[in-house]
Amino acid sequence: MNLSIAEENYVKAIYKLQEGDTAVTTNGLAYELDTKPASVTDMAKKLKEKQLIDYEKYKGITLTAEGRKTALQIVRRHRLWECFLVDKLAFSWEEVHELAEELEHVRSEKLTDRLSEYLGNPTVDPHGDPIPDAHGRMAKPRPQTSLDQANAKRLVVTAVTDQSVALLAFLNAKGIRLGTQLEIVAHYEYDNSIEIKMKHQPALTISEQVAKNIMVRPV
Amino acid sequence: MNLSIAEENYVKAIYKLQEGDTAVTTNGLAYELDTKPASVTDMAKKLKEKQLIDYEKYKGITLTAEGRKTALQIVRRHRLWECFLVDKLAFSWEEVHELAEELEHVRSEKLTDRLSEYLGNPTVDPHGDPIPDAHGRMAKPRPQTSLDQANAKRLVVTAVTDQSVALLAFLNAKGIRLGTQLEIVAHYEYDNSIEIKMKHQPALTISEQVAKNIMVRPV
DNA sequence: AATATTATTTAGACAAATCTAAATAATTTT
DNA sequence: AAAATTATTTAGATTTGTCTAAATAATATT
Ligand SMILES: [Mn+2]
Ligand SMILES: [Mn+2]
Ligand SMILES: [Mn+2]
Ligand SMILES: [Mn+2]
Repeated sequence: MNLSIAEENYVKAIYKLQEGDTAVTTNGLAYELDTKPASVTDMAKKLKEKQLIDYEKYKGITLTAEGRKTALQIVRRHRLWECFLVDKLAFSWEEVHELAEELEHVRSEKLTDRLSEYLGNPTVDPHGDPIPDAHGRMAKPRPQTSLDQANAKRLVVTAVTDQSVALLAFLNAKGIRLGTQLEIVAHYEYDNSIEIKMKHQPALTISEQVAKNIMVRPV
Repeated sequence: MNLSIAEENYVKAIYKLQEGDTAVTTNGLAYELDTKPASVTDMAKKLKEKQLIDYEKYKGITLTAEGRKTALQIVRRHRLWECFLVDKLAFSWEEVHELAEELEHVRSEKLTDRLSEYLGNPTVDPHGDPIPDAHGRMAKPRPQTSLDQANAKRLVVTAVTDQSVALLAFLNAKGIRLGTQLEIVAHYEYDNSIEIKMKHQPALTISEQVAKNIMVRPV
């Protein structure tokens, strides 16, 4: 199936928004893609025609098996390019999403597979998100919780859920990255802020909002 | 200036066809871009509006200084990606043009410059074409002639002018690549074919058409 | 149940990039 | 210089992806 860049972006966004079997809404998709609901309705008709989504008027959107497969290929390319930019070209994790958003549309299985191999077949991207393999399979992520819900004291950072430049740059400033080990020193009930301590660093208090977006597991 | 992919492809094609001050013709450009003359006329009006080309009805097309600068940036990206694909991902020289045709449209100076640095700031691409630097300057190529015009006997291959998959695959099969050293053993007047000899190889006769497209200089 | 609000779709428009067919200009041949 | 040929442009359509404004459906509130 030959998809336009716009179609690919829609398929990927639907994949991102579709948790389990919940149908994706017109408005939700419009917001995610920074476009208008009317445009989403138009595109939904096209993607249904191409059998990438199930769609009935007023009933929301879900990917077909074919659509899911397509989405996983795009996600694979996106995350591999992010790895390339960070690992090989020394970009910082907050800079790579935008570039990968374009690079992901170069459709060549050979290129994708060679790139993966060149990078050592990585299984997670620079934000801790899993990378589908050539068959669309992802390693099921090891159990992780958001930092605000963690009960163990000694933790390691495994992913970041909000990947806005603002949060990623904040974490850079505080020296928090994937693999960073930390201990929870205190919970403050007043605003649910959390005091953490990293090795060789003074303790640090982070807001609930930040804590919610840092994924961790016990070390 | 924000250009579409189509506009970038036009600017690059105009740059390629414009030798010195000769204006590029509507038909020539249509042929190069595998499109119709009517489409070229339409685009010429747009590119003139954007001040990337000089264009008057029936008078042909030439790049402005701004257009030339833009073209050189695209060419730079194209050739750097070709280097990446060959040097890092082990693609063969006949496979990379098509992929670079897409990768060249990811517009990021930072990406381009980092890529260049990562590759060791190469000055020629896998086909022997010079790579513009960040300022659009190209090393003036060392003097070279096509193999059918060479008079010295001991030669080294410096570039290939016809970059069709057919010719590049043929040269692969015969073991001829950039840097290959060879001697001219004989010229056959009948069909202007040339017998050449590479070290540790049996002699080999190549057609005039092939010889015309191999650039060499004395070793 | 009626009303208000929100979500979604439809109708109609527009810009970009392309095309075909017809018109016109430039060039070459006779 | 007239006729024939070739090159280029124009006119009018089409496809893709988007938009705004209006209509309709679904949901929430009173
Ligand atoms: Mn994208
Ligand atoms: Mn990512
Ligand atoms: Mn291109
Ligand atoms: Mn090249």
